[in-house]
Amino acid sequence: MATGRTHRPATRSRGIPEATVARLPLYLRALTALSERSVPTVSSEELAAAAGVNSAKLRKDFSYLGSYGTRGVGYDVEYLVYQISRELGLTQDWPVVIVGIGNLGAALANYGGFASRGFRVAALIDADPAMAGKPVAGMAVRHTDELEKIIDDNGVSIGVIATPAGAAQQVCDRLVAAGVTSILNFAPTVLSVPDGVDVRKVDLSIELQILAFHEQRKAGEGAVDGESPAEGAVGVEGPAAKVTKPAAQSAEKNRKGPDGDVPAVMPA
Amino acid sequence: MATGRTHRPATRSRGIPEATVARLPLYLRALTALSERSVPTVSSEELAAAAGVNSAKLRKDFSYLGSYGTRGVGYDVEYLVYQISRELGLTQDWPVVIVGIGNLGAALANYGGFASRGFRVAALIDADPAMAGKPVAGMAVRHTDELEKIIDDNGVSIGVIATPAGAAQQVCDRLVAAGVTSILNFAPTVLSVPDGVDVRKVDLSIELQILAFHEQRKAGEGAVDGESPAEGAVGVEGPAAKVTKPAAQSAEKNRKGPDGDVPAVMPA
DNA sequence: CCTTGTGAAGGCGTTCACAGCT
DNA sequence: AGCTGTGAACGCCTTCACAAGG
Repeated sequence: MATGRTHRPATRSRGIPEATVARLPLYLRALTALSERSVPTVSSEELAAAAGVNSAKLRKDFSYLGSYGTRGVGYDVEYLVYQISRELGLTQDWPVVIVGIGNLGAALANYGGFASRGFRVAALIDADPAMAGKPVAGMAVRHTDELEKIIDDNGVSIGVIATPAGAAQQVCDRLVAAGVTSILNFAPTVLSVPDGVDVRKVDLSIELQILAFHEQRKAGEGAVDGESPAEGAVGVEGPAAKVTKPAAQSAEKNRKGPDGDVPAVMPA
Repeated sequence: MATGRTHRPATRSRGIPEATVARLPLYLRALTALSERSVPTVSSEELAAAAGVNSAKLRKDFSYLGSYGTRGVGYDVEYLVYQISRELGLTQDWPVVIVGIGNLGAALANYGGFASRGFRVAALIDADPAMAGKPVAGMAVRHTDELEKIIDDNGVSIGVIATPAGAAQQVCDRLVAAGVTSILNFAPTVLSVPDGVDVRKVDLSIELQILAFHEQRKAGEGAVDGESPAEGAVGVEGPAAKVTKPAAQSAEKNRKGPDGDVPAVMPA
């Protein structure tokens, strides 16, 4: 339909699993910290603890990259830093543009973590003429009119969208038309892009909502009505964990609206 | 060990799968948009398109919540908005504190998506005495010394950490000690927390690194050496897709460092 | 007809546990 | 003896495809 969603049926690629790719930056960060402390080698156990994953997973992840460890010893920190950097494509320089220089865009522009890892902010772009020329993070903001030229001149292939939701799709289209093939989207919108363009989304309020879900469960602890007094503890990093807690409506699973209207008050 | 990681062996909870919980906010947003346009009902197909997922997944997700649709018709928008809101715990008010009012913290404080969904920013907290009292997002910044009191007075159970990496664990410990049980962490650090505390992480630079990985693959298109000319296109939303592209070192999988040293230059 | 709700199948990712090197 | 690398088992999530119900 309207959206340009793809599907790519797995492609059996001789490649690295997506879940592994998503963890490589984590390992890299932990390794960089070790490197700065001049630690020469680490075991999978130590590195896993530093990265916040379990060691079996880490070893499996590394096994997709090749055999970079030494049995009985561990991994050479510097060597691994390089291998992971190379795998992620961080040994080359990636010019990026940030579009939408509001609070968030400015925060991103100032964020050290970008520049430190092969990413170079080629330009800050905003639609507000009043912003044009103003310095943000030591850089003059450029106007949206120049977007295509900036991308072309700098060979930008990665764009960051930090505009309001309403402008995001339009900006996205222009970025794509100008040659950008990877987009990091901070606007709360579903972007549609043609095949070949990669979109990742960071949504601040979604994360909070997920927390609220779990928080809600913690609150109703053994209150509602018994099932088992069991657990109720969480304690996780990434995808967060499950919680016990009988859902207030679990006993009778199926039931349409008790009265069909749209409630206006909170549940007791 | 040092870290407070847990494991919770699945708990067979009569609950909603984590993957589903993570998508509920997406559905909610799409539904809210429909609601504002006074659309009375949607089919799973339409709603799925608006949320950027496929319809089978959406129906399966909703089936965990109960039978809220009407066969042959679809879902009642208003009713579904309420049900999902309730499930996520958004029908109640969640006071949150934001700690670390730098660029990012200020951006978060100004972010409309928070306030609009049951989240209320109870306080902005910063360690810099010079910041104390300064207005950000129409609110006077409070000093870290007051952290415990603020949390206690407002019954805050959700905290947002937007401090530099070095301060994050310390802030986290204080938040937890003061009674916070859910933390959204923007600092690039692995936080360790006791059981029962939920941590979610948002890492700006990790997302970019994942994009760079895929971007790198696109660049080396059919260059290296043939396998199948096949695809090479991506085009995804969340977890990003796979790409074909024969890895430059795939033929001979295992091989230690070609010469053992730590390379200082980029690969040709 | 229509669209939901859901068993069943399949795929992916994680974890286990041990074989294989150093 | 120690730690990596990995086949195999397991569990979660997604997808399919159709029965159930409007």
